[in-house]
Amino acid sequence: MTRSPRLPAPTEPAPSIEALAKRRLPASFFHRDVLVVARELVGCALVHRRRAGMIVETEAYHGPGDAASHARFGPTARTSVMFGPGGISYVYLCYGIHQMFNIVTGAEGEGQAVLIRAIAPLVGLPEDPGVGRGPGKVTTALALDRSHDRRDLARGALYVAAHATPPAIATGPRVGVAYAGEWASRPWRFWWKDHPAVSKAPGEKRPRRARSS
DNA sequence: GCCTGGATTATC
DNA sequence: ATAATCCAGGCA
Repeated sequence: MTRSPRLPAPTEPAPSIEALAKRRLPASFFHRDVLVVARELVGCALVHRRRAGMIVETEAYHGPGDAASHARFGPTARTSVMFGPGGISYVYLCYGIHQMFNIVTGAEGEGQAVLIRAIAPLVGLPEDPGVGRGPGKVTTALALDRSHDRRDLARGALYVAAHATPPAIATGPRVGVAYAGEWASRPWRFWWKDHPAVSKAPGEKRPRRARSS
């Protein structure tokens, strides 16, 4: 018999914070190439204290050679954390307004990080699928800011937990990095296909009904 | 030191 | 389409 199409998070039972804590990912999860980690993070839970969201969209930023990455200038006061070992948070202020949450990946010295671009509400958040749609909204929803920079995700109240496996993952170019030349076109953005909490890239057309002629 | 421009979002 | 808002990083 036909199984009804699998729907994303809202139909799955919301886990408790206690259940998520038992599924915390170890540092070794992040000690791999950023493209692997960025893809596998989709479906995982991002947990901060008593709040959690399911990661539905990520972007991979490679080392110093990636013209779109903050690592492109080498280690600086702000970005030196990117050149440490994976599994540490990197939070920075963008446009003077928005806090962006990233996770360093790879081995020490590589300069890689994954930007968390969208989460769907799991625990302690409004049911509104738009609450974590967009990187600035992710930090607002989870009450994260620059004070959470350089945290070890293997310990403490901020961490990633295994949660769901997406039925399909879509990929495409990263958002907002047009200045990076050909690096901008690399398909290093990963998202849970058709999930309502995924952000809309600028220029991406919203679904539109046929216009009457 | 000064100047430029963002890994964005809300609103006009 | 464009303002909001601040600071990192380049260059003098």
